[in-house]
Amino acid sequence: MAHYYITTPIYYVNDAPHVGHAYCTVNADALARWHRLVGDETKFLTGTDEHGQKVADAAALNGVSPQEWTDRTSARFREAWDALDISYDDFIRTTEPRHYETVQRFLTAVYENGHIYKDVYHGLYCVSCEDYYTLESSDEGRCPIHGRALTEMQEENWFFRLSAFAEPLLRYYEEHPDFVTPETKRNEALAFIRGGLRDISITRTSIAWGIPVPWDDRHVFYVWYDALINYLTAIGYGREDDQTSTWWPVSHHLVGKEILRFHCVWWPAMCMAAGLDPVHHVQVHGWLLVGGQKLSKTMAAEGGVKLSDISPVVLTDEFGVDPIRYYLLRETSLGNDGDFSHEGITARYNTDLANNLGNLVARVTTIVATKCAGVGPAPQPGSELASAARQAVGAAAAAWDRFAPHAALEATWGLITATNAYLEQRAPWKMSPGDELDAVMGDALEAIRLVSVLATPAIPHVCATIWSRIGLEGAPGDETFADSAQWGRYRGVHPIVKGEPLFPRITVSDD
RNA sequence: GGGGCCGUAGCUCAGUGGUUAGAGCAGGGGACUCAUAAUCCCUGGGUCGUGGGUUCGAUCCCCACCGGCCCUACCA
Repeated sequence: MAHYYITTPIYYVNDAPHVGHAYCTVNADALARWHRLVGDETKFLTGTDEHGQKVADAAALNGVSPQEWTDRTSARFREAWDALDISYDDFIRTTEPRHYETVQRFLTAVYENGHIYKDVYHGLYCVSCEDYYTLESSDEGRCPIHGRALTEMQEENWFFRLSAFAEPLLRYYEEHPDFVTPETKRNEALAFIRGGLRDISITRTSIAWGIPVPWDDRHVFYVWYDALINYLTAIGYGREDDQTSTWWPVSHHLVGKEILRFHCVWWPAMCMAAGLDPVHHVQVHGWLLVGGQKLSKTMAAEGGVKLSDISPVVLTDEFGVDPIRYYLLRETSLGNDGDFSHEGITARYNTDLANNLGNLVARVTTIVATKCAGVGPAPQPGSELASAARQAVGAAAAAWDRFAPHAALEATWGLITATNAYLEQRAPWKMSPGDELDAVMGDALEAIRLVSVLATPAIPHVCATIWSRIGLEGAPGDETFADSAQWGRYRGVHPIVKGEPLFPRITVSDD
């Protein structure tokens, strides 16, 4: 049996969950659901990143311990994911004991392999940011954010010898052409590596809220170095090694483009340094832009959309879980930036969900309920719809496999369109009850069944509802895809239920 | 300063190894009435950002420029 391990980044607890987080998480969820559907043993990991000075500061500001603070803020992400029906198998928090253990094991291995050394970090420090800048990233020696002069500081740190891994990384990229997708992002990573790699400081003495360095307890690891390792924590690295070898390295990380460096350069180098194969695939996605702008606190401060207005919970309350999932998956191709807007959601909702899918189910169930004695008839083996169905099934499956949910849904909707056209052409509403009518309606029901199967990774609730409305037992994912995707499997067992509209149209008032 | 991405029909975006550039939505016309004023059919000459270059020929290759954006070492 194939194993499929997919991860999202772990989200920084100081951020409030917003559509950007939801975008990544919903995509990972749909992909995980797809792989469960085809019968892969699947593990889907998400979680929260909880260390660092900013978290400690926020906790202090709120008068609680860092642990209490992260307990609270981490929970907001779980609530958001519950609202979006995210089927994660594991939710990792970097403050968990298992993570401390794996991080210490992993970095001890890197240390013992001679890739970590002690040096003095010289840097330009901004007191307001409490952070270092390089001369290049500064604004002529001034903080790019605060504009105040940076002060020369130095701190004794442990360094990771990233510079030693440029060649191995280039070789790895060469030998694994699909390591990073899409290709433009792969090129970016390669350009960065070719531009030369500097060693990176991976510990701090000035911060307490972090994972202690096992061989030097005055230091804690800097957040990013412990954060990346979460992917291994969840599969038992250093604790249950048989689990690790089951899920690694044939794994997939889904990450936003802004953290490409960490995942496509540092992380594979860190794995190599620990004597571990790097992950096999990093899928980079773009951003959802609102009014052409990145989602950020600054955007909110500038009077645009409030982040709280586009929190996952607010959106699912307004539009429903499946419509939001559908929109996030369908509107943008993974890898490119996309637009996010209420108008966009409404348009997708009304056209794709209400007019095409919802209306198809409504017209078919009505006819079957009134003219076919209530129970759905069987499809015809040689139906002309069967070829459209086979095409949709093939295209959708291929798209899901290549991390293209938008294309998978596009292909699926092709079958919906073909079915609507088929009904127009046959006009079953003009037919008297009998074999001819039954044949047409059986075909339409079969197409709807297939659509339910193909779309279930994206919109599981609605697909299950449709499944029962067309008189089937169980749910679309009960059978393995290889069987359920075959034309001709529909057999009505229960009477067809007309039911309320699946997606009542949204009317927009223009005020 | 350095590195990179993007700029294709009103809108959102595909696309190619260089020859006749596509889809959805919106718009226009028609058909139908089972259905959620839904559906189906027909309808797309847009300098493929600008200016050069390479070439028999470039939207796709090279250079420059303009515009939008990202990274530059803790924002999906």
